[in-house]
Amino acid sequence: MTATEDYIDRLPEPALARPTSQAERVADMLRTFVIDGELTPGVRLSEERLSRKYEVSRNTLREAFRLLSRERLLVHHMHRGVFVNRPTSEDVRDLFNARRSLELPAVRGAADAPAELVRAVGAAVDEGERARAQEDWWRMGSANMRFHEALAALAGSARINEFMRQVLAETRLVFHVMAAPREFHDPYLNWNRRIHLALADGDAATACGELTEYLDTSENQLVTAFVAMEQGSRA
Amino acid sequence: MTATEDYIDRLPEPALARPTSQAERVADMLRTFVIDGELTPGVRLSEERLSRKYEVSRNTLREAFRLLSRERLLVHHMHRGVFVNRPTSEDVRDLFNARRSLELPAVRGAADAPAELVRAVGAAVDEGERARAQEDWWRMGSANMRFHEALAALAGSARINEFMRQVLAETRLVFHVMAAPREFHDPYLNWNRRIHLALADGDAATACGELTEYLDTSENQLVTAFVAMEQGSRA
DNA sequence: CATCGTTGGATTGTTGAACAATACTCCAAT
DNA sequence: ATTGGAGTATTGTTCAACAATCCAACGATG
Repeated sequence: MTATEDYIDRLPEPALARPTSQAERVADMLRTFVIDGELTPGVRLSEERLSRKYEVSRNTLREAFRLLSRERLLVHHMHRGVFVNRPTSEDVRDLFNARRSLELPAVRGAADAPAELVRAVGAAVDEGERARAQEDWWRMGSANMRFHEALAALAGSARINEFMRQVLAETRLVFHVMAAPREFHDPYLNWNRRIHLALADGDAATACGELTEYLDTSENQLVTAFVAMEQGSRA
Repeated sequence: MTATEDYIDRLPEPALARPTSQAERVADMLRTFVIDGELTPGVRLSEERLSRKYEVSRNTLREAFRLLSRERLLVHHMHRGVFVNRPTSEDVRDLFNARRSLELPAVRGAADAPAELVRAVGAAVDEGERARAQEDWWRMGSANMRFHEALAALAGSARINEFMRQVLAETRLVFHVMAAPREFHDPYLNWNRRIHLALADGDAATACGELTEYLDTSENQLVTAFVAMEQGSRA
């Protein structure tokens, strides 16, 4: 009962050291493959070959497939196998609608968000600018994702955060479908900076307006590119 | 190439007739069990006994477990088994924060939502009142869930809809933890009616204000009941 | 020529048994 | 009261087998 006994409360939470199952490890690996584009949309994932390659049983692999299907990174077609999800223009529209619902209110209510969360937004912008300086376009895209993740995080809900991560991961797939060039991300970085400045100033209204424009522009650009592509592949 | 050829486009989508795997069927069944409270929070789901009872192999059952774990209805503890999720007061707070993020903006932007979606909100209120007239408290709770689902649906995103369903399902668990009496749902029905009336009037601001109060009140009521219970069980 | 059976091969869906790895219980020892 | 150590029950994972289904190719039919 001495005062030295509650040292335990100050120790880090066990969440980090949590033991992971084989299925989760495989799922984590496949997830990065999909997000990084090593597995491109539309590809079929053979149970037999993957289980042999990564030395897990088919059953374990299938558990991993189930996890990733719920995240919409893979899609399961009965008796045909699992495929890397290939979003359509309809999906793009829905993804942006979801992002509007998540990001705009979070920004609008940023006034009562902890300053730490606002700083995270700025950090993502900084990281993006560093990546641009080094002409690392992939990292720039990642930083952009983190920027929007940080915006949604202003809402202060762990569940919203996770959902947002999922939505952004799916958005990555969209870019993989159409091999987005550098020009696709570049102009948005300055936009991000402006949004963060407005936020740091406490001017949520301006930030919200900028973000609205951002999302509209980005969606338009993507959707038009998409329908053009879809019509092309229909021939 | 005659005009009669595109009759196929007017046929219903194949989504309904989609063949389902055993694992999905088991997952669906377990999901209803959890939501209906036949499986109460905290109970462990034995792989061996369940697989024997429902005549599926352990492997298939585990696939179902993975699906439901991703939905937060079950939680997976390594080498200990899967349990029906038992939300904490912290979870309750987070769930309500998530609902605020989802419902409030949807209501605020209800002006440009299709009238059909607004009607769905009213239908849920009607259903709730019918249930109250028949003193069917369980159906009343379901109608309340559908009401809020309909609110979130005003945002017009399929992904938001699914996420909202998930959040509400988890909220059901909250009620199961504390065997909510009829009095818990009853006063909210009138509140729902007022919100819908304001919506139908096109007065989004009023609806939004009412909903804010609703959520604050409901969260407070639940959280205080929860912390009392948590402290009680700590003894 | 287009459409429709049929057939064979490949892949997934599911099972059951087996074994390893781990957590839990109980009891003894300090 | 805490620690240490069997023993047991349950999960984690693998493997091999078979059933169910899709798919592509072929040929038959009109």
